[in-house]
Amino acid sequence: MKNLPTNIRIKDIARLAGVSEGTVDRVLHNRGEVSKRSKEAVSNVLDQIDYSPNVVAQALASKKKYRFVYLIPHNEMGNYWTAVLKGFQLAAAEYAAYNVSFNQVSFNQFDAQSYTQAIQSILQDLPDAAFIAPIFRDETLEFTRALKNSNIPFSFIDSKIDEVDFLTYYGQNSLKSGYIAAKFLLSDLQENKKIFVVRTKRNGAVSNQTLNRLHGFMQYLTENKPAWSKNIIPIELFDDDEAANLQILREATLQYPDLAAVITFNSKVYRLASYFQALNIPNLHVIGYDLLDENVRYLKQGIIALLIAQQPENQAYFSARDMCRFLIFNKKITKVNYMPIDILIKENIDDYQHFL
Amino acid sequence: MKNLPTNIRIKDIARLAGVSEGTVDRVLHNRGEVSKRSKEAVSNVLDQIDYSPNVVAQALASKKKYRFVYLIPHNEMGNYWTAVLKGFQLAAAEYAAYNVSFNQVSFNQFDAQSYTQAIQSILQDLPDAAFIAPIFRDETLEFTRALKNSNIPFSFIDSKIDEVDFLTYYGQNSLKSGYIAAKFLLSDLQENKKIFVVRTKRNGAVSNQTLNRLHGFMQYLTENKPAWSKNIIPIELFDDDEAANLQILREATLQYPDLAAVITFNSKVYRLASYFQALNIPNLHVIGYDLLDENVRYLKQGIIALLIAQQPENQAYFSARDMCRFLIFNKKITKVNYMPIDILIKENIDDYQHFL
DNA sequence: TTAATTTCCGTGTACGCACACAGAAAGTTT
DNA sequence: AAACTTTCTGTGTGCGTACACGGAAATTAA
Repeated sequence: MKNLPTNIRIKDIARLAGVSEGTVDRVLHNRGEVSKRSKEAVSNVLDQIDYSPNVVAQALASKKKYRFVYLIPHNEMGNYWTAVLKGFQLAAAEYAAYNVSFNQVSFNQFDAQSYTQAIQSILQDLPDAAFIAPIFRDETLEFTRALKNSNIPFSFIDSKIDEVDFLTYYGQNSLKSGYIAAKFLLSDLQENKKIFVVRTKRNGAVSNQTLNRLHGFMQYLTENKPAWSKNIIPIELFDDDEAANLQILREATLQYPDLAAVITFNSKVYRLASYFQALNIPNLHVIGYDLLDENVRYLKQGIIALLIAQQPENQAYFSARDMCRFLIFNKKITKVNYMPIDILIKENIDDYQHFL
Repeated sequence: MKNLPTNIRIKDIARLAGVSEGTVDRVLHNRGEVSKRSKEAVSNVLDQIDYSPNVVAQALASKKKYRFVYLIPHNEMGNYWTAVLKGFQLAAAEYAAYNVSFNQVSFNQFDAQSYTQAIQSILQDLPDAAFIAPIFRDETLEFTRALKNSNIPFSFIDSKIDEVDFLTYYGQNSLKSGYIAAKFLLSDLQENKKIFVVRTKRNGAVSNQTLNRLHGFMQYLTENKPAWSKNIIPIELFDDDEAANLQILREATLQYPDLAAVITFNSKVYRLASYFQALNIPNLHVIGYDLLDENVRYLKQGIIALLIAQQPENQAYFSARDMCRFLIFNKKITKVNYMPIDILIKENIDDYQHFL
């Protein structure tokens, strides 16, 4: 592991190659106007030494401004996307010195048309890079095609579409996270106890993420505890009718007095928690996703037993950081990055931070 | 959230205050030779606008070289400290452009004298900052006193000593991590099954970290499952006698045929795993700490059931990063940073990375 | 009032790189 | 061989800050 001081400058290369700094610069940036003779002289030197430009000086000298845009669902106070937003803001602060500016464009995640509109506004004023939460598949395909045509790099966060050539993806392996949820849920449960699997529909749409988690959950079940399948009770709730939901659950708990656990595969477990707090069922394990403030509150109270987290701030931050490393610093980056599947319980929630 | 372009330069302040750039510079850096009149003029402008220096230009102009040194135990191939080392190396690459160079000083973690020696060598050639894994308490106290005298900031990693004024600490809450280990271990265990708690002594020394984890473990037990206490079987192994260890465990397993779980509180679970692989006990839960390659291998094989991790690379990296933010960028930083208590099982180990 | 100090302040240069521009060298046409 | 192109290359300037230096202004001494 060489710790070479990297104090080789363009000036040094010029001297070694017997040409001027300007010529070295032209060779380095491949912008022609160099005789074959000079080019070879410089190349030879470059082959022998290990030159890496001083990024600080580069940033200072370069007038190039980078405009990044991130396309995410509206971040209503405290929902999942608030965390994503925060990650981007942190990256913005970090890379402001490198002439990078960030712009948010958001949409209604339950309305494809608002997504299309958001895309249009981005295409109107082409940025230098884009970060996309590809909630709507077909629209995203079209969008990325347009970006491709304009040679604009883009990254996916949260979920991805494999068919297109994105720069990076940060997100969780949803199937596996459902699988793990099942493992933890079933590990300390007595057999023959009932499990509610709660789904909430809105505009008839269920997100891919949510669906995959459910599949992972069921996969664990069939692979490891096939006998338990009969104990899984699917429950459907409304997105916007608290009273009706409470009634549905009240009836269900009466029908299944041997209820031991409840799981939902989206981030709104706190609503379940509030229902069950009202219904007051002892020793009930409520499990869900993501560290919304409300969820964490119920976790600490012991009403939610376990949360699976995926570091949304870091997804956004790393995504932005990698784009900078790619565009500005010419570094190699990893394309697909699965976030750790973090298991949070009352006892380790306090130490959970994202350290940005 | 203002996204102001921060394009206010010293030159602008000078113009607004009706003085020269040099004067503004003198005021900003508080280095005197400025009349009261001028100083006030500049201060007034500074109060009204929101100036933050261009860190890139600062780094380029500043000839100040920062020499950082990190003091950690020898990183024998693949042990815990290899990961810490890696974190520092990544930080070194990241901050090389800011004239920061890193130097490693290491010692034998089972030999206090080697620690003292290492300290001496550091004090001989004072660095600009130090990172310390304070394995030996008294020696560390003396060391930090010397650093304090020379106005050299330092940070702790892995463990900390509260009495001294360190800059940051990154590490795990060991007590709590033992507590959580107990919770997971006992959740899916049948009552009346035996649990081996394995300790390994070396030179008669047991690390604080390890001890605290054990305490946390026992705390959970007495708080939540007091009846289980009688099932805890303490086992003592040798640090360097594989054959004897195997024999001890062979006898113990014969004596306790209803053995269900084994836990150790240091990172060398892989040795336990290999013993029990040899002894071939079905349905045994082996639990331990840290993601050494060997540990991960056994985890994937299903021989180790659960590992508790603490992101040592990130501890080192963040520690170094914070020092830079403090010394170079004048940013606010958080003093005590507990690392998340990561729960790793076969199913989520593949997605576990540190993203640096 | 002038000379000698001391205090104060503006200008200039450097950091390493990007990029413009003028002018040298080489090649082409008459 | 002169005039004209085209190709090539060195120098110079700017990015925003740090810091040195020389000299102006203010203060004190003569």
